Amino acid sequence: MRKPATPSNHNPTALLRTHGLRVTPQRLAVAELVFSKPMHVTARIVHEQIRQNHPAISMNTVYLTLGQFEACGLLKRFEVHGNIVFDSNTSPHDHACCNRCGTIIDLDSSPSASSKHTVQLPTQLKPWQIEGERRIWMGLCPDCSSESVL
Amino acid sequence: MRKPATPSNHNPTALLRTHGLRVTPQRLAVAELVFSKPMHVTARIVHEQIRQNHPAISMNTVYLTLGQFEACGLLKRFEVHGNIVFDSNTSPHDHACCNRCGTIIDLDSSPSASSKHTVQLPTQLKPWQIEGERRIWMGLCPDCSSESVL
DNA sequence: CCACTAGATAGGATAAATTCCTATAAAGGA
DNA sequence: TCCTTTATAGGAATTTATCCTATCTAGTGG
Repeated sequence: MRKPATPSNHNPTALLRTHGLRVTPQRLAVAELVFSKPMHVTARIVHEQIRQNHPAISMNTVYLTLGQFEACGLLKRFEVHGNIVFDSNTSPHDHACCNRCGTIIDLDSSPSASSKHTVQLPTQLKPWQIEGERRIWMGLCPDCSSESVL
Repeated sequence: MRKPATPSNHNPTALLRTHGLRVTPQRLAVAELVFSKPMHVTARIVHEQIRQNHPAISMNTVYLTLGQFEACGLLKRFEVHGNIVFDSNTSPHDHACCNRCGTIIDLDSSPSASSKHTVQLPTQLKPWQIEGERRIWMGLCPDCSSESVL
């Protein structure tokens, strides 16, 4: 059992190099955080987390780094409740967000992701040059839903 | 041919009264603007428009008014490119937004709005209390698409 | 192993959007 | 017309994100 030669998400250094990004301590820290598992983070959350080990890291660096990861296709950006959220799951999928606690979950078997990931383009958009599509469900998660009954 | 007795969008005063809102010049002006036809507006756009006839109207009033209209179900809110957009078409439909010029169009015959407006709820969301769903397509509109080729 | 250069970082300034606060003004009912 | 409740304007405060710039450093070539 050897490690595969292809760079994987488990090797942040290789991941950065593969995408032509210089390997800096700050970028490594962000990469280790966001690529450790599928997650949804805002710039603020990343900053708070990274600061525990890199007290001097600036919000500017966090914004730039997340933006670069997005440009490389390593992250996808969407908006919910006025916040920009970065998703380390870059495969096509929809989201649901709890209006009360803010929890965001991935919808893996969403209708729009079914049929071999081929989302049908609405007729009206034929003359458009579509780059992407975002769908988000909003409401109360099971926990908050039961609490609101009490 | 008499006017129907039911309050309609063509009678802003009645519309406000029906929804328990006091009729003020500011609210009337906003209502006349946003309910004159289906449109997508931000608070800033509404403020700029209304100020032509109500030079003293404040952003605060615009935000409050739009928020109240939304709470009454007269407007629907969604987000695109970091902006909050209010839509006077409150029936279920998707949107497309041009990444270059910012144009937003309604998708009337979208897949998610088809089949009698009954959008299929993903299995994962059965234990949720879903209040709504938003879908937006992003890319270049026909005009900007052709310009980018030149 | 060192020096050089393009690119990265920190920190502050700036900008834009939204909410909060409060005194004043006005709508609508008595 | 008076009175109570609610709306409004204006400014302060907050939040989020971008811009700017001097300093620093990763990676490269010597």
